[in-house]
Amino acid sequence: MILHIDCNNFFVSCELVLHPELANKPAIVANNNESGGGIILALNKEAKSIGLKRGTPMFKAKEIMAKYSVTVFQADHSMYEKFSEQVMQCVKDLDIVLDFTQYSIDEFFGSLPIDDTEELREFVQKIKSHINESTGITVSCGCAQTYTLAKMATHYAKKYAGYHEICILTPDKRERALSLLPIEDVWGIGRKMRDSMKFHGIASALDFVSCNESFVKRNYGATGLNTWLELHGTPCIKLEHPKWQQSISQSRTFAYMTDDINVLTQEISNYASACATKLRAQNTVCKSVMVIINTNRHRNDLPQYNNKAVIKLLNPCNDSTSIIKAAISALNKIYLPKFQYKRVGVILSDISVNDAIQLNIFEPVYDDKQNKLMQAIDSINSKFGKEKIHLAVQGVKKQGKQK
DNA sequence: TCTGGGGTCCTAGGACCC
DNA sequence: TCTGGGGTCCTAGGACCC
Repeated sequence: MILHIDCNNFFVSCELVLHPELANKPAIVANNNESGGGIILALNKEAKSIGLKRGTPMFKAKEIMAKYSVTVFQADHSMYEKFSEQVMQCVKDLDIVLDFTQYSIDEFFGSLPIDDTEELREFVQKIKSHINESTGITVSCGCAQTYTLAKMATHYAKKYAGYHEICILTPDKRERALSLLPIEDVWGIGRKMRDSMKFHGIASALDFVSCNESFVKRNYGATGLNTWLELHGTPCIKLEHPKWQQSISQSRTFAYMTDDINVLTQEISNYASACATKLRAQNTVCKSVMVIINTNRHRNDLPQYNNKAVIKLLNPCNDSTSIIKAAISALNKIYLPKFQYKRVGVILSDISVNDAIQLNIFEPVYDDKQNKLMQAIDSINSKFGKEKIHLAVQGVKKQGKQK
């Protein structure tokens, strides 16, 4: 059986492990974009019960948060990563789960070679308790024949208190479980497919499973067919991650708007530098550097402009200098002075492992000095904090508020 | 005051070749 | 320069995920 583990209200749970005195009081985690104008990323059940929802902009939630004295944490992703690693490790230490894999920061899959339902339940309970004792995090667990069905089981484990956060979905219960699940709650069915399915009269997961295979393939492609097969109990999703990330990006929505090319250049340089650091950390190089720029999409009264440009590097590389240079030149290709920009970003792609570089014979090989310099910078920054050393174009300090 | 950020995979269509 | 089919590769954008 496939086992799916989902950490409950993960970001908030991590915060509350560190602040036990706030347990049982409403708390949320919000992303921080300087202005305090972000959105709600995670909530505990007390915060949900007073009507707050994930994705709500902070300014819309202010009143209700003040009324109920909701604690607001600023998202600290590196701290959540550490909790995630702890969960991963403590399950591995138990040595019960096969192929235990991290799917996202708060979700894991594995398999348990156990057929007896009661025995299975005992093992899952043991894993769940062990995670809670080792990390302070509570999790919900689902077991079924495929990844998609296991996700569905976890959905029920969370939804119905009677399950006590563990749902073992045996084949004999599959049909009933499918019939009670709205199609949009199926893993792999997003907005677009949902709308198309509603149009075709498909309302539940069971309705979808009852469609014939060629209809599914024709209308919903390979992805839709995979989901259909998985819901039938036929495993076909693969989870293996590539050895390294295929794209690395950083982007920010500013608290302000700006048309100042110098500000944008500085921001872009910082993002490019951060991306290059990540690129080096996984011992890879990239060939494409893309820059995106956006105006404020919520301001219908202002002219809108969204664009992007890609610079192809002649030689794949990972040194900050070249990547920043490429990013700036991409920015200059698309920057138009008459717009107010709200968000910019850098995306590195065409990533490959560092020792398989195909050098362009017409370009001088970037020299070893550059490599050594980058290594020195990474090493100092990792010891003394991010961006203690940086290149001049990144600017001396973070851009403050602009009009 | 004013709505996030970081990923992966699939596919249609264009470029190019024979 | 046009005719034309078929194959492969590449890429941009769509859709989905947490």
